[in-house]
Amino acid sequence: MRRNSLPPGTTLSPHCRLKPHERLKTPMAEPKTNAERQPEDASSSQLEAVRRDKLRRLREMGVDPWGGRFDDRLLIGAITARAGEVKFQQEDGSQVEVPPLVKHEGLDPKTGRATTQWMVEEAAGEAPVAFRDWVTKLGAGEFHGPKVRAAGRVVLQRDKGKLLFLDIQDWSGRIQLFVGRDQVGPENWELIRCIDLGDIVGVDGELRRTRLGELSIFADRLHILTKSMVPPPEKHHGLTDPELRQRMRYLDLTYGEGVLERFRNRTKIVESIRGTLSRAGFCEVEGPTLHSIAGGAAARPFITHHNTLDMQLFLRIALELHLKRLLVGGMERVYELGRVYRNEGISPRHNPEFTMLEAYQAFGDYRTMMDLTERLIVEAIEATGGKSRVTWGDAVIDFTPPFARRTYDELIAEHAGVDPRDAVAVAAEASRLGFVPAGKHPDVVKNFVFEQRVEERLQGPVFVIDYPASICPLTKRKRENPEIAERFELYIRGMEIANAYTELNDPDLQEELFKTQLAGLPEEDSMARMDTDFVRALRHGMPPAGGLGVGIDRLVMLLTGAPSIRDVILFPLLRTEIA
RNA sequence: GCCCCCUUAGCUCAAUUGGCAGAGCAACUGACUCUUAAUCAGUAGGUCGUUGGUUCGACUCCAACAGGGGGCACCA
Repeated sequence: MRRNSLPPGTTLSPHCRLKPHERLKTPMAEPKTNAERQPEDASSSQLEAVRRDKLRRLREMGVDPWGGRFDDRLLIGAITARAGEVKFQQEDGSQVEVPPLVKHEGLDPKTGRATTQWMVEEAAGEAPVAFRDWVTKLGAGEFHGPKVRAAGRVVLQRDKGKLLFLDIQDWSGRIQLFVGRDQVGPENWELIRCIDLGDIVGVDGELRRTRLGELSIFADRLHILTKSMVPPPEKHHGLTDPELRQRMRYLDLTYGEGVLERFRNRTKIVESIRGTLSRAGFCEVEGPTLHSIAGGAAARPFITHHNTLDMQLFLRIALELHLKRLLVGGMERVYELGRVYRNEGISPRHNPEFTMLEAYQAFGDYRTMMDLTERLIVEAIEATGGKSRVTWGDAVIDFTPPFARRTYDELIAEHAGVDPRDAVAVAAEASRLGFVPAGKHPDVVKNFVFEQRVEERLQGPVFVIDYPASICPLTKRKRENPEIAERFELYIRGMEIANAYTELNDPDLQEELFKTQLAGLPEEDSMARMDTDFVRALRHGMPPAGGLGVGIDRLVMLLTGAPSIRDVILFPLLRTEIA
């Protein structure tokens, strides 16, 4: 930090972060219109002033409101797991175990708010008893349990005067703190009076139950570890505005129900994929993200520039061509899991940057990759603790392997009601759907029909196999039928999740296909831009191989029940916020 | 790029036909040592996204702009 680089004895006021000449460059303009005025309205500055006042009081007490290292705390999840150690100690010294408790949740008919009550099930078949009544029957005594230390953010607070209940939350769970004025002592109580919702606190205390049964840390001492200067969102609803949820993801993670869990599941899925590939003998690499030719997919790239080389560059749209160069180089099983960038539309299924897995296996083919795909998905589901039947929206997706395998033509016949071998009938159907088939390759026309009529009906998971060769320029053809490419796409809920080929390794054919693509289509629509360096690599001999691409974000959507890709990307692209 | 919808207190949401801008949570003051979406009494908090227009009068009607959401197109 900058503070550490200052000479001893020098202090840096937070109001003087800019050097003097920088401050002169940005004189404060007098606000003229509402648009220019800072939206520091009375209400929010008033709320912050209250917290700044508490900050000042803490400093006057000699307490650092920004805390520091806090060793030896237990995760709250680990603490709640020790609930069984909490016992009721009667006056004669005998200990009573706490029987199994059941949480009764209801709605207050007056306020419509949730109510909770802990009930004791003493014996099977008998009506449960309120915990409070169960305790009363035990007579005089107290609960006792282990001494624990925890830390977390204050998410709920109930002030009873000389008694304060705080719910604190860390990333493993939530627990109630019981804080009594007489129990913590007057000095600590003064400090506790400066705690607000949203602050991060540490606690030392004893794990016990309250008379209503709630497992709680009975605080001996509270520590302020970080003061929060801004009030948190509404305690029950959290943030609902999708814009705020994305711009202030930290609040969404803290207060949004299931949000943190969803992103941790994303991490687990990615870890699982790496594990599956590693166990299958794959080697992870990092290819370049700055490409001089944006190849490997049909997409418009982001354009950038390198100053010293004075060179136009593109952010990569795919991982493919460099991974294949590595196949040539002898990396027999190789993969990359990383970001690609496509300068295209934004939708609930599209973000301009997204995470892609591409894996290549020498001496395999597209069927090899089909098996691998199934394993990747099944193991990812296991990693998140899920079952093979996953709920997504109002539907259930059954991931029990093997996934269905259907040919492209079969599906066209089934869903579009057209004979896929009859080019005239296919063209007629395409016209009916608003496509002008004239001058287009018959397979392009057929693919339009597929996209319009078939894709959205593929609830899946289903492997669509055997695509028309002419729409797959990087794919090897079937030996017995050169019209068909050895390719599959995995569809789930109408979304393309994975795409795999038996990779084309004939350099002459590859070069020819690059040229035909370039001749027939505008540059930005071209599947493959001529990449002579890649063709040169192929000339040295790329082993026959299977290649697989998986859209990780979409897979995570399906496995975590997210309706939008922006729910599984921590910081999706947004327009810059106006000041 | 095109079409539709949304934007009201820090947060979540109301506001009748164009006629004084409302509630809950959060905050503040007070009461309460076993509460749990605590409760009770009181207080404060608003340029109704922005800029124009229509009107005696606009949160409300119209236009433009900004941000967001959905759909189409593009794509995965």
